[in-house]
Amino acid sequence: MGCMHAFDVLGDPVRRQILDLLADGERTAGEIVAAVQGEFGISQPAVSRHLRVLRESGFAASVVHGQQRVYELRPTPLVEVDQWLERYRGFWGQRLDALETEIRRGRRDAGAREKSGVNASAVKPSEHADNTNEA
Amino acid sequence: MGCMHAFDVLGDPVRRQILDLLADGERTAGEIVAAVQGEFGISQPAVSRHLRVLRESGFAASVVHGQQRVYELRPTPLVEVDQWLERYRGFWGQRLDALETEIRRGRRDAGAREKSGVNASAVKPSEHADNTNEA
DNA sequence: CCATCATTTACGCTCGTTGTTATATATGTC
DNA sequence: GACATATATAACAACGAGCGTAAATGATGG
Repeated sequence: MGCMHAFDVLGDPVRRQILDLLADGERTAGEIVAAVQGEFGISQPAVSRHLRVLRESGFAASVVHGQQRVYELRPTPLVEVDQWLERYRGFWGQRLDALETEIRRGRRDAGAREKSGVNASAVKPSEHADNTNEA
Repeated sequence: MGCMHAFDVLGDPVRRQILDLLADGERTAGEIVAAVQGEFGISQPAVSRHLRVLRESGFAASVVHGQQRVYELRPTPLVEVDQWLERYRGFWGQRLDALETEIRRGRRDAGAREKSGVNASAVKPSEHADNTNEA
């Protein structure tokens, strides 16, 4: 059934939007459906299935209130993601000098080219565009 | 082609293992292939494509050294994940009291049931298994 | 009890990702 | 130049995620 890793769950933009909503507080399923439909234009059952994934993976929990279901965010999987990051957190202190400040102020275009010679993203259509630098 | 979100990239266990390797330092493509094959038993081209995904998404960069390619970890996307978490980080301080300590020591079974009545994962096959609590 | 609203499930479809096999591109060696 | 090593790409098959439509379940109100 639904044995998804936390990152698989977070891979879907609809689910990220739902989590974003829930970060502001509890939401009824109807509110979530409305918000997601406004952004992605998918059907209500599709949203419901995303809610189910979020429930089964522990990111959210629902509570029946009258004829509505109220969803709330649950911290556990997010904490696990944070723990996973821990291993790399020490790492980026090394080579993030001036670069970090630039990123921290909102420059989130996947960081393709900085000033360093090492090129991360390849695939220029014309050439074969290797990322071969730094001797 | 491959316009994947950072979380899509991290969703694959092979790619997570590669990142784990690179966190310890630079690795040649051959070393990565050997390690991944030992763990997952997939072919060399399959590993190479994962490396390509990691390159294109900015998680790794390669450098030609002789006839080998040396891969290194790049911090930018990991920093972005960290920034994404920032929005939720303030949140789990609220309801993570004693629960956090328990999680922090390695209890990572998706956090289905704690002591609270709110049930996260539903779908018990027999009943209809609602998560109905808290009046 | 029946109408109505809200949510979930079942099914069929499409599309992207992942894998394998075969081939291409470098680079180093003789 | 011929050949071996190292790595990347191409072509193709297959599995699974995600969607929509349609039907079912559950709750509230008359």
